[in-house]
Amino acid sequence: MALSTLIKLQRSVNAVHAQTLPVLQKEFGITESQLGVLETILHLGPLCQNELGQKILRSGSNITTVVDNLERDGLVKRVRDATDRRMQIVHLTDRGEAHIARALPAHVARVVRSMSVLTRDELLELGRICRKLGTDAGM
Amino acid sequence: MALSTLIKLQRSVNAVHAQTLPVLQKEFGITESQLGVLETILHLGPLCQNELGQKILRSGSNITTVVDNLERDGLVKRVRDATDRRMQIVHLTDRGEAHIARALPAHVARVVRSMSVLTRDELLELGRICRKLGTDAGM
DNA sequence: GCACTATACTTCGATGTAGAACTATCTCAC
DNA sequence: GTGAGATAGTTCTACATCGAAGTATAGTGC
Repeated sequence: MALSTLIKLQRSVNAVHAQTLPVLQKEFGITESQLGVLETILHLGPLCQNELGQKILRSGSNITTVVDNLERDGLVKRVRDATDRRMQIVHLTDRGEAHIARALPAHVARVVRSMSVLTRDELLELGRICRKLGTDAGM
Repeated sequence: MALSTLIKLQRSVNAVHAQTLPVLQKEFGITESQLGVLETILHLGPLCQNELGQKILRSGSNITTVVDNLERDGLVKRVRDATDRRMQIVHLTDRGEAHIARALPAHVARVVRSMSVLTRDELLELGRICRKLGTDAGM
């Protein structure tokens, strides 16, 4: 039964993604990971890549790739930290900040709409169970 | 609130995957998608790639890639359908069948263990809500 | 039978993703 | 200060993933 529940879990995430990510790509030209990076910097300020990886739960090499693409598109800028020269601090450019400020509300609205098939109680219960599973998942 | 619930949903799936997929890769040398293909054929018999894509919810081009890798590793075999020569019927090889027959129970056991932090009632409720979301997700 | 359309698959280009090996830098113990 | 070990990032290789464009085959209407 655990297995079929996991499959339902995956399909529900896929279903919401299918309703939200293609639009994000088409209207704003950014992927889910890029959104994660931009959003994190918007809310927390410039961060080094290592911290970004911890926030959005991705490997270091992946952050390098995603930031490469964002930098190429002129949405972020790497700045070598003066006091610890190992670190690359990732800043939003003006264009990046304007872009995420427009994309984020539209994206959130789509997520909310997509999940509006659930009642408020179901949302709360779903969040509670998933938090438990996400925190403690086996062993 | 929908957004934070979605994040918890994603993190819970990630947590279970982190407990199960690296082991699948290390012990049996197969990825999640490869498992999906092998398992589907094991249970339903040989299928064409189009049907496989519908079963595991992947694009046609992705199925081509995954089956390419499985064929290279000698776990499946493509057979051109005699009556409709557009189709490639994907069969398990003897080695592929033996491999999935060993890998699957080990994987399922890990999923069950990983999700055992939830009670039976929580599993049922999680499955119910996710099914609703996965079926009806927005618009 | 032929053109048109639909379907199955492959190819191509782009992105995400991870782990391993590597480089550069920092820190700590001495 | 110097050397050992830790840490941040990049590079490399491999796989997953999609959409768009292209090829081959099938089916349909006339």
